[in-house]
Amino acid sequence: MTPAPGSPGDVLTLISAGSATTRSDLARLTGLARSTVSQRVDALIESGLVEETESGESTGGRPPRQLRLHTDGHAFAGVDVGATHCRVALMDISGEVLAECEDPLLVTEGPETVLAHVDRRLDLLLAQAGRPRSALRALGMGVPGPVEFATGRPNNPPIMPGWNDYPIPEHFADCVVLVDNDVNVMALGEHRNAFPGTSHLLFVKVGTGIGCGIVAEGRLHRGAQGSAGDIGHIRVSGHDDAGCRCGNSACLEAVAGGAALARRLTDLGVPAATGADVVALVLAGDTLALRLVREAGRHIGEVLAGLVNFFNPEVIVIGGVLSRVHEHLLAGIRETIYRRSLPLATHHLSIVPSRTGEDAAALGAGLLAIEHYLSPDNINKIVTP
Amino acid sequence: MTPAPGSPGDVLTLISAGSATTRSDLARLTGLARSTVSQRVDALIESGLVEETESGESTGGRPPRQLRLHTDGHAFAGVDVGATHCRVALMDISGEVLAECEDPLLVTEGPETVLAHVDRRLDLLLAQAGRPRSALRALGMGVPGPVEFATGRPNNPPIMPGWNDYPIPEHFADCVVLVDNDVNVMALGEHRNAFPGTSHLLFVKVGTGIGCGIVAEGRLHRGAQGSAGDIGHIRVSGHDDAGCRCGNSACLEAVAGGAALARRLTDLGVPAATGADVVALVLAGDTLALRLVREAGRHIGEVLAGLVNFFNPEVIVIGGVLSRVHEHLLAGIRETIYRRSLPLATHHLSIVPSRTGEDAAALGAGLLAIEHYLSPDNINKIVTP
DNA sequence: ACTCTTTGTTCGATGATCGGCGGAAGATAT
DNA sequence: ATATCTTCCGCCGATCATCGAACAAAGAGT
Repeated sequence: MTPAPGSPGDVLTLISAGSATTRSDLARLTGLARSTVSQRVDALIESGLVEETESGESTGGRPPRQLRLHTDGHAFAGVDVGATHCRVALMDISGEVLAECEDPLLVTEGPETVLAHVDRRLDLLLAQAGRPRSALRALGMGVPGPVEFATGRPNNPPIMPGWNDYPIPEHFADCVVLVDNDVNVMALGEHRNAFPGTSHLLFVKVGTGIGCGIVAEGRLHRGAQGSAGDIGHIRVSGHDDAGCRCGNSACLEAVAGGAALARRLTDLGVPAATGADVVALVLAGDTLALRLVREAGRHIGEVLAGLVNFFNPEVIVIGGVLSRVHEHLLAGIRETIYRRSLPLATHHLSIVPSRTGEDAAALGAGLLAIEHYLSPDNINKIVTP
Repeated sequence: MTPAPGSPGDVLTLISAGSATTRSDLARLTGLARSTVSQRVDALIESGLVEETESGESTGGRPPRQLRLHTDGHAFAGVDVGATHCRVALMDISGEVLAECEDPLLVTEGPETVLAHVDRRLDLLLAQAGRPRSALRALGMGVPGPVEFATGRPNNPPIMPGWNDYPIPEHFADCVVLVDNDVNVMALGEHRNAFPGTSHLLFVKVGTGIGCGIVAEGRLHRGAQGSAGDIGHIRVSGHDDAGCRCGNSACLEAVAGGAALARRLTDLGVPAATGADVVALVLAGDTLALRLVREAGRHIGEVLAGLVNFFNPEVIVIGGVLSRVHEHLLAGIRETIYRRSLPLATHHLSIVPSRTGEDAAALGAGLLAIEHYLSPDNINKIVTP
């Protein structure tokens, strides 16, 4: 009936996405003959990528044998290198987290120090999960700055001294390494974890600075130089006095970033050094801090309103430290977006706080690695070697 | 050597893109055996999609037989429905224009009138080109408002009374019809005609209003509701007094659109009704009009600077009526973008006037139709029926 | 215990693809 | 002019993936 699509590797994609859990599902979805499906599934089981579990529910006939990704024998790592912390997650091929850790660590220590730390943590986590180092198939990493994705080299990152053009992948010898901007991997983690099915999503990180990860057609949009999503230096109106570290004035980050809010609070007599301090003040009931956060929301909303018109996403997710007080931040953001964006674009738009939280970056980095490993190209190399 | 990609229909894609002009090219590019390539090419010739031309240059051995799309027997139409004009282009399958016409026509006349006009012009052009109506394979159309692309129905278009939700494709019985926003098809036309090879491109139309077509990964980005690229109502700073027809104030369109410029010129004692009048004044050497255009460029640049940070395109193309005085418009745009965007994003960014001109919309609409017809899915249906 | 339904496997048939061989057609050397 | 080399292209038997029918397995319903 169907004109038989079903490219090789397609079968695995359907299993890993959870769209198909039995052989007959696969036959129906791919249009391939049942015998062909069985043969391919056998090859996948043979190569250790898929396993059979106990039989499922019968629907009146012989109960189907359930299929799922074989989660033993492989391991994948997601690394979240932040400005002041480093989180490493060990995941199995289905995306489940096997073990995880977080340590304070300054990215300014430089690549050798940081990557050596990652390496030690990897060994630790692998030991915890009871898997040998050789099980590690791929590693994804998010770093706080722009990256040339194809080569895994940071591209003039402002807050990562010593990392410029450093070939991060070479540090991990027998393992595929994918490096991306931290906001991108957060967007990926949030999308895959909380909003699969959504085609166009924006993830906005409101921390010390402000950045944005873009998911278009379900895939990350990185732009021509890999610098897409850098919305922290978009101009907001009415704040020409706010100077920014980039040399311009009225940048969103200089008006509504965590660092800017802390500075303004300090100026107004309420001492605060970081975005986290601002959050703490809000949670403690400080009305001045609360007002500033809500106002920051309006400024972020002003920029996002423009991007909603331009990009027309289905979902905007707000993450980062400031999202811990998301009720107040979101109020300002929503208010402005619904006022300044076109009705057609906002009609089905959801604006929500992060559902994945602290884990989004490490998770997303791991998923970057897993999805690369499971990509049709790569699978064709692995199965029947 | 290569792991043999080469899906069916891939061969035709390579020929139509001009990437391969001989059988050996195809063998090399697809990784298929020479004999297989020959067999597939034969099938394509059989079905009338490809033809052989005279032998090409020898490189020391037997000269290869050239292959190209067979341009007889098929026809495709690109229709550009503007606010006050209607242009129809008849193209062959290679994208070459066979015949073309433009007439003044008000879109406010409503769908029946406009589409009947299109129908008459199609017959005329087909006669000019000496092809029967049955040769028409697909038709693309750009209209001045938002469209639900999947169904070809305008979606609450502000300047197209009577068109809302009208099922345009049903008007053309035996022919695939694709309808999209006019700025989108202009972006497509400009990209395919002048900037193939570019992955990420923005096409900005500066006319009565201001809109933007987005090409990402070489394909049109339409967004969740098909309203992506509507940048005319993004806020610009310092113009809270400029009211916009959308109900808000300080919209880009209300500050820098052709209609707004004409109104301001009139207010300042220089009568002008439309963007075209403003252009005429500039060309006549009116310094006030010139200053306004340059200032409009700065405002457009302010918005584009934000979008450059967000989207990180390789090329920005400026089109629309106002681009006829692009030296002045571009000066303001470039000035602001290079001042307000991040160096990483602007380093390899080109900002150029439209190279395709008046024809971009009809051309892009036709290409939309042709590319749909040549898509692998569709080809598999056509060849060996 | 019997039949029905659904699932999964086995196996011969089919068709696409491969790769080698040889002929075609021109360039280059003799 | 003749011979040789290179490249291109069609032919043909071998190979491999896929298909579909038949059969076996496993449970539900009667």
